[in-house]
Amino acid sequence: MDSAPTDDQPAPRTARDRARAALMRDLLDTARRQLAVDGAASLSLRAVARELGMASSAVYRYVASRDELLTALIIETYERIAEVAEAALDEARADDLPHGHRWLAVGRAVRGWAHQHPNEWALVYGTPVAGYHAPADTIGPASRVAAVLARVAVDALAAGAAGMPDGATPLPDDLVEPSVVRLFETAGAEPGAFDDPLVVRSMTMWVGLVGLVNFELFGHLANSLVDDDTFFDAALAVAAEAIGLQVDLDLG
Amino acid sequence: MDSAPTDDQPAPRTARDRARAALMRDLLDTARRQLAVDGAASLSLRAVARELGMASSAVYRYVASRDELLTALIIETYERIAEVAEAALDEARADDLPHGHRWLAVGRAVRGWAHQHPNEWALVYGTPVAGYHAPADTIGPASRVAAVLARVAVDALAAGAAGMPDGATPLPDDLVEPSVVRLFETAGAEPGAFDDPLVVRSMTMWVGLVGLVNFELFGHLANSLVDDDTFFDAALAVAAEAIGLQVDLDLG
DNA sequence: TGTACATCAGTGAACGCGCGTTCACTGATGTAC
DNA sequence: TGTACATCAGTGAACGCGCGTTCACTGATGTAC
Repeated sequence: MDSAPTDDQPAPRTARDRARAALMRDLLDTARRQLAVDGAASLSLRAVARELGMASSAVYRYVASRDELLTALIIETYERIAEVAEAALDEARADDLPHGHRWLAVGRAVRGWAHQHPNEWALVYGTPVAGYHAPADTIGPASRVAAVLARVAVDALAAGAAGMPDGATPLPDDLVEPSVVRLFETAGAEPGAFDDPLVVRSMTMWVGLVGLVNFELFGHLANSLVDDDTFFDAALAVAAEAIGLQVDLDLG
Repeated sequence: MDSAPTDDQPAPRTARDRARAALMRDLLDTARRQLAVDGAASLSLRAVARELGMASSAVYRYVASRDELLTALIIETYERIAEVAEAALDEARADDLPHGHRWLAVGRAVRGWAHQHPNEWALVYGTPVAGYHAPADTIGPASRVAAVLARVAVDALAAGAAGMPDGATPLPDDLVEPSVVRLFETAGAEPGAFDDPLVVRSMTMWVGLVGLVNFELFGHLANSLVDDDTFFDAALAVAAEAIGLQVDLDLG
């Protein structure tokens, strides 16, 4: 929780180490604050250094390049979103909400975070920053978010609240990589419980959620809706039908 | 087709007018080419001027600011996507394809264009350019694209190929603005045929399509899929179930 | 048809700005004996 | 515990770059008589 963000550093022994770790945190926090205000495209090392009151060259003691800073921010952002989603699911489970409402709770939490942090959301789920190419380190944190949705689907299926919907369009087999099926098994699925069609259906829920949040955030629903919040819930309910999961919107 | 892009100019009378119109086209084409290569964030008036072989100040005879150039490009881009979608629908109708396949055809056409022009796609459906705020002129062209999807839904409903699916989650009324319902009526719907729940369901198809294309384009499906094209079709088929529209994927 | 004037496309220099990154350096902190 | 040396955080100047926008100007094109 309060350890190094990008990778595990040796535990701080000396005063120097502690100062370094503290400044690294400051640096990331400052960068994130600027990102939140101006967006990823205009995030600049010089501006961060300025706000920290240090020479622009000094940040290079902490970060090898602007790209590396972006990577660190991206990883942290995935982790924050994952935490929000996990917390929502944990609470929904603790309250023993119906499975449809667990999905709704996770979706709302993710959306809420996105609305509070639009530029940080866009950093990970919007247009990639020009010239930046994500290293492999971002894959893990990214799939941690997706794993929450997998857990919702797995739970619902196990409880009999979800499954192939009646009259479901037959979908091909051999569509997704084994790693994705494994994600569902890690989330608690019985081996064999999720075949490709069901995985694809679950994925459409996740893709739909992200797409919907982007659609809202990027302004494509402006002037179309009487009530954005209710529309969001309704759209989530429709998305959930992909795996036959019913959302009772009257529960609020 | 070869008229002015932003608004209707008086027909070119003099040589000067013709030269002006031609250079305006060159300017937009050049800007678009640079946009296609570098992305919207790094589109610069100076670079465009350079490629056109003119002084950077000269472009201000054609465009009042960088923002105005972006607006012109955005409008044109919506229109190109709309043309592609309309052409796909027209062809599908001419071939008398089943309604599920018309949806698939439109979706594939839109996706194909997006993959060929990722930066142009991102200009309109990705993260908005920092500091840019879209004027009202972009609303019309944007809804021209959405109108194609409305037409698909309207046709399918009229033909009895779509409607409220069995066991559909009840959705609230009074969710969408009258202008949206009117969009469906303009697309040929009988008055009253589309109530709010059905409109919302149709909208999720459109939002899902855009979201799915973004998800792919922004790299979030990397290493998850054995076959991106087939997954895309499958996801479209799932989206279509929102209005009970069946897509037979075996038809290819 | 020819002339006087108005329009306007395009120039080139300038303003003022910000950026990422490198490099030789100083001075404080840490380590080994 | 004290000293000699190594490590490393932070400095400040510099390199080389690109950007949007303004402004006074020249010279070609168009218009009215």
